[in-house]
Amino acid sequence: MLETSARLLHLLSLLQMRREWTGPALAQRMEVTERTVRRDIGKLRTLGYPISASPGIAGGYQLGAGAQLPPLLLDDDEALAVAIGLTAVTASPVAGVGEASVRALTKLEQVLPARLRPRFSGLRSAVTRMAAPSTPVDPAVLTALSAAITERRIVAFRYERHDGESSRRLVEPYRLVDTGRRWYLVAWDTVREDWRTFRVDRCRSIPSPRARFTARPLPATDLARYVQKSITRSPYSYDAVIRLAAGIREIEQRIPAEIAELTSDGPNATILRAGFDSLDYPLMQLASLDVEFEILEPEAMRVRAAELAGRLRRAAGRAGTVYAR
Amino acid sequence: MLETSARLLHLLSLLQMRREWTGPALAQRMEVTERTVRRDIGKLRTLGYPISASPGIAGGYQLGAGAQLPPLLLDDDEALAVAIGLTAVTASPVAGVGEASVRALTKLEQVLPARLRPRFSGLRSAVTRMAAPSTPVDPAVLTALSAAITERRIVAFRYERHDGESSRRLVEPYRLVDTGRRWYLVAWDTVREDWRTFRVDRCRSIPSPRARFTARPLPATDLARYVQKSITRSPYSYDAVIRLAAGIREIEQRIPAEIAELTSDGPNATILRAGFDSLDYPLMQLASLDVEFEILEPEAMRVRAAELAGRLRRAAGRAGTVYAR
DNA sequence: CGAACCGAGGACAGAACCTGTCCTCATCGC
DNA sequence: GCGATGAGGACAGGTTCTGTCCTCGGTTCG
Repeated sequence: MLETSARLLHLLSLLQMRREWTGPALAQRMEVTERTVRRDIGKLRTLGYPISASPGIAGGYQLGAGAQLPPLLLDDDEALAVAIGLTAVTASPVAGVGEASVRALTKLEQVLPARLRPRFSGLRSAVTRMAAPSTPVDPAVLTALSAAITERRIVAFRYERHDGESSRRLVEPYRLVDTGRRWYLVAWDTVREDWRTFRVDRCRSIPSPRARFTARPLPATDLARYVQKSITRSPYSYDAVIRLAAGIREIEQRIPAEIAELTSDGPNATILRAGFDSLDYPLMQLASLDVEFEILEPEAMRVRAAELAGRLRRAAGRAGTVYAR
Repeated sequence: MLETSARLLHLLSLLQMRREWTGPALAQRMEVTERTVRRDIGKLRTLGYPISASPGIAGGYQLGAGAQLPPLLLDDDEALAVAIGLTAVTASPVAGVGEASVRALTKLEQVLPARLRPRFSGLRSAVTRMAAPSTPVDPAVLTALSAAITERRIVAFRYERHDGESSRRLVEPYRLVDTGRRWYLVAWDTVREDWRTFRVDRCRSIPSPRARFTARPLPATDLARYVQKSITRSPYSYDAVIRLAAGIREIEQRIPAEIAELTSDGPNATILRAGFDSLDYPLMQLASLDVEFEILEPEAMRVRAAELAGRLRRAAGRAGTVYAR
């Protein structure tokens, strides 16, 4: 029964919109008998969605957290918010949800109504540019690759090698791997006839889908490790060591443990070790702490700090002269 | 038929997972006849979901973008990614999707399976601390308020006034308004018996729901404007004017138009006007541009720039001595 | 061009299901 | 205890669904 299925979906959407609904209210809203509402609630329950109910004058039905996520029914604005949120997460990935965020974003992009696209692409650029300091990965490239992977389609894109050479690639994409905060594509290069690992941020064009291909056995079972091995360098561009002039207790409260390794260096000093892809972003975070610090490594960061210091001092103009003396 | 509804949902989920499915494959997967699959596809189509199909050896069904978003069926990791994404968006709101992101997050939190909660709260703190520089709004406070609004429940929380005085509040919450990058709650204060506008970032505890209340007529139809009026000051803490030593063309490419107003000041200079809640974040963004700039207003920003310059110079140590002379 | 594959959809019969109506019972708050 | 709410059994009539035919119209590849 089509009517029934649609009503179940509608019911689910109503229960997601407002926390609590009373049986008669639902019946009126959906133009059926209260008995039918009770039956529909029962159906949803047997489908695994936990709907609790309380009798009495202040009673009603409410959807709770179950074993698995019910289908999310979002309106236009909420869909847009989700899309923007996912874009932000893929642009500067959070440990542990990188690949899933790309999958979800691909899923959503595939079904996003056309009328929302202009708003989405407008906001997307704002988000990615804001998130840019740490990892300049274009989510559009990621979703294009992700779509090609599930469709098993060869993709074509321009790729810039480490030495700056740029060339056109035709590859069979197999997996996206998120190591640290950088994205890699494991693919079979159809021209060179071998497995290659590509850095997604070095793709210089949005990959365009081509002909279908039939799957090959993967070069390794644990692709995450395979990628790690195929990368010789540290996953980060810079490995920094910083000495902060404050106790470890204070620092711990202000720097998430996920980002940096902290070790105590006496009561009033803390050593911070962390990998970064950018010099500016960590420097600005450190400067904002209002704690004196000293860059022990790398040299490039010291140079950059001095550069930024100079620019800020000049930007401060008159007020800066106090310090410039 | 319960079976049928469940199958339709399952079918939708399969179509969201992989771009293309062939009829026989779906039939086998769902253990029904191909004829039934065709009928189910037809049902989904009459429900408004556009499913395109192509005949021939390389054919199959695929779900496209329709007039409205189909129910999103996410797996655990994807749900987590969406939750984290929304948290990031609410913590540092993007113009235009602020309120919707809170609604979506509330919706999701209500049904998020218990086994995902520990992972979620773990990642949440990392995200909010990273996003902190611009707006220290706790998404947990927002979702608590949002839930209370839809449930029509009085909430209790500690609130710190502008002058630093902190007191316990019991209010009927009505609407969350996102002006610029700050959140306000429009509510009826049950003790003072009047409408009040609260800054969400000044809530010093997570609002806890209390008794139900019956809705009052709102103090204004356009609540966004009402909030704007009830705030005397600019929505931002600082209104900055910056002179950048580069042409407007170059600057436009690097600073999103949504964030700042740009005006040309000759071929090699651009005036930037924008509101900020933090001094550090915009300063470091500007410094990272590798364009010389000059702070025209406000004075506080000049002072802060000089402070940061001093700290960075000292952090640079030896390398910094070149500039310190 | 023909073969193989895929989607579209009409017809039919039997079974299964759904809905509304009517009823009784349990629970909660006043 | 009363009113409002949820739970659920029983029943009848009508609708719908499914599987099994079948034909037709495309596409792709050899």
